[in-house]
Amino acid sequence: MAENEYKPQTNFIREIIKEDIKNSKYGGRVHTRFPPEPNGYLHIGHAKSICLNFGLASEFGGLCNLRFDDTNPTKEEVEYVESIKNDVRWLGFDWGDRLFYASDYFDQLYQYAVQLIKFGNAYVCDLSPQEIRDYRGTLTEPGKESPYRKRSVGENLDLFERMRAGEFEEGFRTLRAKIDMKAGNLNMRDPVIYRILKATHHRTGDKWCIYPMYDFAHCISDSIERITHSICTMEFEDHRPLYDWFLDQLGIYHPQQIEFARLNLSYTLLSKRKLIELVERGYVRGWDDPRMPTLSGLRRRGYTTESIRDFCERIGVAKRESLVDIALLEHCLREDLNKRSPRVMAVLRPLKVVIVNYPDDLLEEMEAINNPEDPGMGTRKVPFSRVIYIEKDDFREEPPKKFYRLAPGREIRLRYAYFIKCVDFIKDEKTGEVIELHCTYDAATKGGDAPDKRKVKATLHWISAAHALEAEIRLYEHLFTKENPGDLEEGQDFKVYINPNSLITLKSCYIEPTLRNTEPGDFYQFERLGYFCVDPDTINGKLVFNRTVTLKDTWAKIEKMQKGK
RNA sequence: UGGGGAGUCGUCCAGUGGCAGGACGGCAGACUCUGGAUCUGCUUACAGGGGUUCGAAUCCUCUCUCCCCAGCCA
Repeated sequence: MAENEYKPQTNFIREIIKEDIKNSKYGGRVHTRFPPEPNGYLHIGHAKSICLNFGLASEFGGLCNLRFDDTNPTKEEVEYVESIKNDVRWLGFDWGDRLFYASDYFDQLYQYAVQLIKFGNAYVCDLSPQEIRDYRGTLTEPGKESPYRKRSVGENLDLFERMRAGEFEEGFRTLRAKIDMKAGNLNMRDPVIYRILKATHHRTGDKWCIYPMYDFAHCISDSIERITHSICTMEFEDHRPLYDWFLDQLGIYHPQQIEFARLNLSYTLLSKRKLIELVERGYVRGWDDPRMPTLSGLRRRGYTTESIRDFCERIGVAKRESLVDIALLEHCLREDLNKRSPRVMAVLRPLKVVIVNYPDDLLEEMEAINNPEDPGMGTRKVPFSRVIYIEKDDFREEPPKKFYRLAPGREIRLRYAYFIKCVDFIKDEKTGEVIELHCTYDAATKGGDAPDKRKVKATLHWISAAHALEAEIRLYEHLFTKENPGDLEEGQDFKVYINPNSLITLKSCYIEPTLRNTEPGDFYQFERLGYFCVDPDTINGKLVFNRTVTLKDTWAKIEKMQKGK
């Protein structure tokens, strides 16, 4: 669809892989993996990584595993595992029979730890968390060696076994790699590789009370799975020497790690911690709130997998920190939706219009095109009668410059129907608000064309009052008012930038009767307004729509500029 | 002040010794029964200084700026 004419650009990872294949590194094999921790929902930033890992694998005839890095039972849940699997599938990727968990490797990981101890490369340390911190030194000062660093292999083996057996309390002992307390790279200052956690794991239950740290488990998991290219984000760049160390000490298979910059999106936050906070403190309705940048949120909002994949291709892959304009995501969305969405008419803020010279008892069916971008989608009949609704925004008592729509004395076209001219309007006496229009129609313009070739400047959408379906419509804007809500002043709370207008609910909107049997997941273009989809809250005939994205709106831009003057 | 990484249009990404290019955005116009779509044009960038070279975004060198690292998180 969207990728018809678009030539994907290359990126440095693709070039590395091409080179590796050419040189027969890993025997020309390409095997990647997407390794999420099941402690939250996936967001658009993960989509970038998923598209990269699965995309590269399929491009080069390789494989991509889905592996959960589930080494911290205090934070991980089955709910997250399920949502992640669902989201990856939704994006259109298939891990085949290669669904793995770091917890699958706990026995092996334990054996590797024992091996490290036997080689004299790891020791059981009795320092408290605070002491470990103190001994680590700082960014500019070297650390001090732990007094337990010189324990004998035999003692270490015994202690580690007893850690496993549950003899010690949490925090009282750890297993540490014996590397270099003076290293400039803090990751090499005798990192903890096993800690005591008396927590039930979502997969291994109570089998273990010691759990490997991420750094230890991750690189070995990649090794076990014989991953060729371990693609990860930049912050792991200085963990790479540690991974190299583990793998070299153990003498096991060594994947190649390649780091790239994570995605940042304007007016959006992609920090798991902050997204969790939005959900748990009720700033949004849940992980799938249509304002959330989570894949489940985007899905409910009406984003298509095609548009997200297109976006991930277009943003490219590089190592520098960047802030991608959310307008690009919206562009990809509109481009996809424009080609696929059936057109339909809906009035968000209704203004009653009586066509005074139209027969009281007449009902006509106007033929409307379902999608001008795709004639194959056919036409439909839309009922027309004497009383209709138009959009409040489409009438001005005193039209400003460049306002082409309806105004007293002005003639416009009703889409697929007639030319009408406004001859009178009624105001609410108290508020002064225009509440009803009187118009005349020209019977000769049926269908929307004037035999005398006269032109009108505007075409408006409308709904026949007698046939209108009522619906609730939810309008969304960016969740944050600040372009980069992740960039905060010292001590500032990101929540002060939450957009108070990010959700506006309109309760009495009118839509075409042709949508009577529409169902959650269906999507449409409401002509002149935007793309909308049916929300799962649609039950028992009560229709609820989400505005996925507006159409580009030239008039809104002009009006904003006029007001800005 | 230690270690690691990065600086190219407003934004994102190419270009790796030979005319700085694409996409998004913005602006202007054409067309239009959606102020949509489509089409056309325009706009603007190599962090800075020195050097090598016939020629430097690209190589060397110095400087500046930004990001990451002091979890028994991942």
